[in-house]
Amino acid sequence: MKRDQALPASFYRRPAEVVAPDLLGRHLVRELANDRLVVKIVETEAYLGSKDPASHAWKGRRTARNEVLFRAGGSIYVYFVYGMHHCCNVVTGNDGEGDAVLIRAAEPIVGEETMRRARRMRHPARPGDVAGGPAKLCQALDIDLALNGVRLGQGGLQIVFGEPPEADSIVRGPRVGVAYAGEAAEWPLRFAIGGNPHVSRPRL
DNA sequence: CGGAAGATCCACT
DNA sequence: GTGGATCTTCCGA
Repeated sequence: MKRDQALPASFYRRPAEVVAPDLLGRHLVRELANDRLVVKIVETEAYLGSKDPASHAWKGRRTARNEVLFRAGGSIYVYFVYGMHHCCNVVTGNDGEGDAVLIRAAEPIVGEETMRRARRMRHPARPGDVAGGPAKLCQALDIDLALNGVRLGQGGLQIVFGEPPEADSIVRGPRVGVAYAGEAAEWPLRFAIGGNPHVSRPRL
């Protein structure tokens, strides 16, 4: 079925603000040793590379941590924050630009039991407790720094066609947690599927 | 070489 | 609604 076909490399070679809404509804497939997990992406944020004060690629500054960001689209950029959490991005655009899309939230489709176990929760109080946040998603899907720099389709991570939503059901607003970025904090680069209960807070 | 801050989450009030 | 956990990364001195 088309919905299980990998997105082509050309999909990622576009600006982050174009790829971010287009990733909504896509299925993220995680192959583990003993499990195959599938989630539907319901929330993303675009980071506009060297011209974005909120991006790790701001001013084109390269460090050991963000090197992967400057590749051409199609790689995974994972980083570690707050001493205990990971966040997962898809690198987009062309070589040297630094564009990326942060995967903020997803809805479990296959393997929710395994995800709950990875999250150490028996009964999620609410749907979004499983993968409804960037760090929750990484914990649920066992994504950590070992996947940094891996290309989609390798390392047990792939994104397939999935079930993209109607354009008019997509909502957008300011990004989360980037108050330090001045005017850029208000750029409406956060995208979500309107009304989906797995979208993180604050609700759009 | 030190210190400050971070694309977060959870428990508690 | 607030604060604590916990540690890597980066920049300035």
